[in-house]
Amino acid sequence: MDNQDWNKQRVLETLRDAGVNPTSQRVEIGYALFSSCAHLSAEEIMQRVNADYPVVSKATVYNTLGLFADHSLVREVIVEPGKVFYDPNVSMHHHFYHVDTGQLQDIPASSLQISKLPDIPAETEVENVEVVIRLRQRVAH
Amino acid sequence: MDNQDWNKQRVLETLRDAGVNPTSQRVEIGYALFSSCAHLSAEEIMQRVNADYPVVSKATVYNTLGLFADHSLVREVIVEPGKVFYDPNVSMHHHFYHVDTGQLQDIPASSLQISKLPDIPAETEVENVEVVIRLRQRVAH
DNA sequence: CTCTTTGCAAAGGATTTGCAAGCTT
DNA sequence: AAGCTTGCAAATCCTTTGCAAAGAG
Repeated sequence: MDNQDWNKQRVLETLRDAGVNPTSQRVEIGYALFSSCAHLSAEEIMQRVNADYPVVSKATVYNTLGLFADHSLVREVIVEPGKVFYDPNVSMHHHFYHVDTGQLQDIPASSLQISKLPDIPAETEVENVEVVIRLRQRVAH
Repeated sequence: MDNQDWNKQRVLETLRDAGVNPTSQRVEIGYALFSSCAHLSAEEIMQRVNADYPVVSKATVYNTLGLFADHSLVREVIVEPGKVFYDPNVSMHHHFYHVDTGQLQDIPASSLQISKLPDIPAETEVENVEVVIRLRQRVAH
């Protein structure tokens, strides 16, 4: 799902399978997102899509990313106030956050195990479990 | 540290111990924060402090909360873009986040155990480990 | 023709910042 | 006087929204 070659045809099919009408803008945004293995902000995605010439507006980028998130095509990761990262990897995994550089880094699900979960409050269900390990540059001691 | 009776004298000493110059505004903000066992936003803290008459400005609330965070007097919890909660409980614990209501709820450290942590990237050290379990209202199935 | 999608620009909310005035010593 | 602290208002950043025009079936 990740390292395979993404092309726009495949993005189109992915969107359709997820029940998202595959308009050209959505395919472009999906392609920028899926073919990168990075954690991008909305701004960065827009820059990539519009690198050569204007393809999508800011409003469409935000609307589309929200739509993708609703359909579980991306995962929104929030580590700083006012900054959302979009992670094309929606399978179970966690993140390192480098506070000095602002970079996010994946932690494979297998490298972190939660052995005990609390009881879930009545009438609710788990939407997801987010683990973020905040890292800072180590200074000489 | 939590349920004991907080009074302004004790806040003052706490600030001084943490190396924060205990001005009257900072004591008021600290008192509002520590004597509540809730997860408050900057806005809510300002409302509490200024409930009777104006005591602090918005700028000072933000500056002070940032200062407290730098000195580990509060923990910033980020669950939604553009919304920071300030948690007076700085000891190890985790959170439920009720997506429908926007409420944060503590998970005691003892109710959630992480049995395996990933290797930490070179030259870095862990600042903290945040676990947020996102909950939504359960619908009849 | 009707419904969906897009884009622009304006609005919005949370937080930060510049700078002059106020305290403290 | 020197340095830290405060408050106001303006600025900034990211995101959302209103609405009219464009596109699809």
